[in-house]
Amino acid sequence: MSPRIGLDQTTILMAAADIADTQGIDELSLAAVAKKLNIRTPSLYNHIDGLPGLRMKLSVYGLEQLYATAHSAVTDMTGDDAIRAMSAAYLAFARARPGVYELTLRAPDPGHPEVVEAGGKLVRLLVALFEDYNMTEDAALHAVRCLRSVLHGFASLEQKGAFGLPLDLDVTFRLLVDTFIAGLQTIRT
Amino acid sequence: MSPRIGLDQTTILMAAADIADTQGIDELSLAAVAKKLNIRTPSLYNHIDGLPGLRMKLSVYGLEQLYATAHSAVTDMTGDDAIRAMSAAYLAFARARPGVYELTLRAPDPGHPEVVEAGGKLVRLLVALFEDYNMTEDAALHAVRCLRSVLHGFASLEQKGAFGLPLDLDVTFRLLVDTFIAGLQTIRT
DNA sequence: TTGCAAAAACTAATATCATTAGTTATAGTA
DNA sequence: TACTATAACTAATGATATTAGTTTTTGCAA
Repeated sequence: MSPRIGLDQTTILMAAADIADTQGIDELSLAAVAKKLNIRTPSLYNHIDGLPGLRMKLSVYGLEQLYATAHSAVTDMTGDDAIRAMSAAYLAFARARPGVYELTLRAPDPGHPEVVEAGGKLVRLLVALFEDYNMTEDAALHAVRCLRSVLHGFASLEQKGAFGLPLDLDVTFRLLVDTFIAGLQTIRT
Repeated sequence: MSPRIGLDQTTILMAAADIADTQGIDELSLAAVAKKLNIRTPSLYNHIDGLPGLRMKLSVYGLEQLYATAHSAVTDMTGDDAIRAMSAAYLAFARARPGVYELTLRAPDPGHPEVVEAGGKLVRLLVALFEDYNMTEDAALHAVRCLRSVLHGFASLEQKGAFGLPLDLDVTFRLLVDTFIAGLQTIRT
């Protein structure tokens, strides 16, 4: 009496996300997921396309989650406030779901339609942030790249434990965002 | 007639670095290194402490190389010029040695003495950049964290192919560094 | 010069993982 | 009620890291 236990892709993704968040991205294996779900490894193949497929789905899941939290954070906000709210939401997500966040940027094939679509939504949300700043279209796109660099750089270094000194990380992050906002007028043409 | 071929740790590290740079960090395995050197996998254990040991040594190697190129880039420079030179050297290294650069921040144990020492040298070089700006000591340390975030964020996203739009990356990077420099006065106290 | 000890490179063996092929039993449908 | 699709399984294969134990060479000491 083993077939039809009720396994589905969402269950698998949630288990995998939990492993990635708590044990680290390198510990995410099909064997670990199967063990957590009390099933045998090959059973996973009925719902996902191997380990690369699982990682791809997790990337999409993470991008959608990040979009959702960022979107609700910036609604009804404009200008510097919106940038600050976006930044706070971004970092909060990266901190709450370190494994999922990292997977977000490590899709096996970044060109996969689902990943491109999910990432595109997030980028469009970011582009909208700069509509209040009277920039040319290209300048806004450069600004988006800059903001993404700032946010990802901090989140990534913090996550890797690369900030060793005993100095308040939240203070650094606030200064980082303020510095970006203050310097933003540099990007115009 | 097999013992004493003349293998040593440096030879192994160079082969591993080349694999990481050309094939990607996920393709770096002891099997791949052994194949490239025409030896058997277990022979590597006479010179390195398994795959984690190899990755740790590569982290240190990368940090030292990055320090060397950054150091020579900023000598005799001060202020904004020094920050710009440092930024250019950092990105150039990340681009030239993508695998080694990535390993730099992914040491199996970031607390290992050798990694801490090599990373510390680099951080001290960065701290020196802000001596020209009349900041408090803490402010300078925050500034270093901000600059690292900016540089790593851009280098990392570029490397992962996360900047999809057809917009000149060098222009974005110049704007990013200029924005940081322009906003720097925000960090004072 | 000769002999010995350290160690380099090896073969063999084990364990873990991803993946595929093929089997069985269940759930939904005709 | 019977049949088909398929979920979950067992078995098997191949890649990898790692350890144990063997052989041979190098370098040093008597």
